[in-house]
Amino acid sequence: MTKPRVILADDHTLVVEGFRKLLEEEFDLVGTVEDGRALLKTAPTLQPDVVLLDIAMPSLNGIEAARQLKKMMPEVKIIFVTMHADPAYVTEGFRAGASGYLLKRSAAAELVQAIQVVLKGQHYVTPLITMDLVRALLEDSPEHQSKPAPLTPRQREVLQLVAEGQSLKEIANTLKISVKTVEFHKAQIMEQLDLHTTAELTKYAIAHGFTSP
Amino acid sequence: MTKPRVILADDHTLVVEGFRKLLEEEFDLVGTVEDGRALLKTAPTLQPDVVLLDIAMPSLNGIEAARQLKKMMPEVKIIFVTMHADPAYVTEGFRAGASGYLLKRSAAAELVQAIQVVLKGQHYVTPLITMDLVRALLEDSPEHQSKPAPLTPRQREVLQLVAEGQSLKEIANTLKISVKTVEFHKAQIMEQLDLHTTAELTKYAIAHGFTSP
DNA sequence: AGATGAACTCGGGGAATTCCTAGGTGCCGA
DNA sequence: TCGGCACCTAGGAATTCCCCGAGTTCATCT
Repeated sequence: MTKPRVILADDHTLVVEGFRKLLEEEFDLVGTVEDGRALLKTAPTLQPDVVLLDIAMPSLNGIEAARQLKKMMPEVKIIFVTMHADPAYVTEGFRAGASGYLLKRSAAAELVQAIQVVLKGQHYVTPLITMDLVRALLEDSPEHQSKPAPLTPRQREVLQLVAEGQSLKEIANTLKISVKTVEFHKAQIMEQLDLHTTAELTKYAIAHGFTSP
Repeated sequence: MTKPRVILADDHTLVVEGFRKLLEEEFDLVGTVEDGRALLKTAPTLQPDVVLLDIAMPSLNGIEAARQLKKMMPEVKIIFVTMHADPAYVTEGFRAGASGYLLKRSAAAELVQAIQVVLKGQHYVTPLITMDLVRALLEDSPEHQSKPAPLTPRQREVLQLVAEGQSLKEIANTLKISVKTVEFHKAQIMEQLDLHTTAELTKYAIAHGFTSP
């Protein structure tokens, strides 16, 4: 039998190197990337079975990356490995299509176990987080789209990049679109959220986890 | 020759397990703890040569733990391994008696290198952080207790108003000065703090209590 | 008194951002 | 299959912001 193919997405190089050691016996670590955007770019080529990713990453955060990756490659299993135990993050993570959720303070053995579980089509959540969450989440009527996030994917991308401190020109370059388009998205976001300055926009982004202070 | 004795203090178990693999060849990892309080409790017994510690830890954070540990065991070398690149953290870290400062996104090789450097009595700071910081810090008079923010009153005023979401024109009106003057103050602040966008400025303001998220 | 430096105050000119407007694309229900 | 709608894309004009420099005040030092 061949080893399952794994991609690791985390911007902490030291952590990645450590994880590599933990994974290499059981799995085939076919790639590591430092942010969500790089993940979306390389995943189709590397054809992973499982993707491990952190939530807090520059350029494109883990939640958003998961959402887009799942759309591109629905068969790929996604496991979040992050420091955020906040229920809101867990919820968003599973809504984004994840199959597993670990914390960085989870035991090392959990990592291997989680990968094996999700490969069987099941879900894995670290015991450090109350199971109630997931149960409520999955049993919940499928149309719990109560709040489908007030922003479109493109808007969320632009929001994160603005809040990370990139200029509109830099963002345009990152997204390969015109500066004018970036301007429009930013303006749309601000109008929809009734914000009027970049400072307010940044605060909103921080408060909603698009970037960290 | 015997291996240097190392203690690792980090509340992320997964990360610790990874680090263990990275360290075990070169060093004698005599203990791992999950928070600063446990570190202070076990260090005297384990007699480490070097302590690696995260800043964000429950019960007793890394900065405070370092300060107290250094008082108890002045000969122990302390290296921070954290995700906070914020100059304020770096500053506090060295004031607390650290000899090294790494980021979790530093290269794995840096970890080994940093330990070896500090054991020789030198300082190590990851290149990811500007060296200016440390130099200024160590050359600076030893008695520079708590710098009251490197900004002038006017600058702090402008910073807060910007971060609260006012436009330069509104600020000018509030302070009864020309827009040009407001622009100048803002530019001064950004230059002094090495910030380049309003978003970064806003984050700084939040991180330093000039406004709330 | 004169020199020095820090802090605050603006102008001009060019770059960046915002405002207003509109074309293009993909999806979905009638 | 054909609108309708949500979303992404972008141009021109107006505004705001950024980067250069420069003048004023005031406390401090020689």
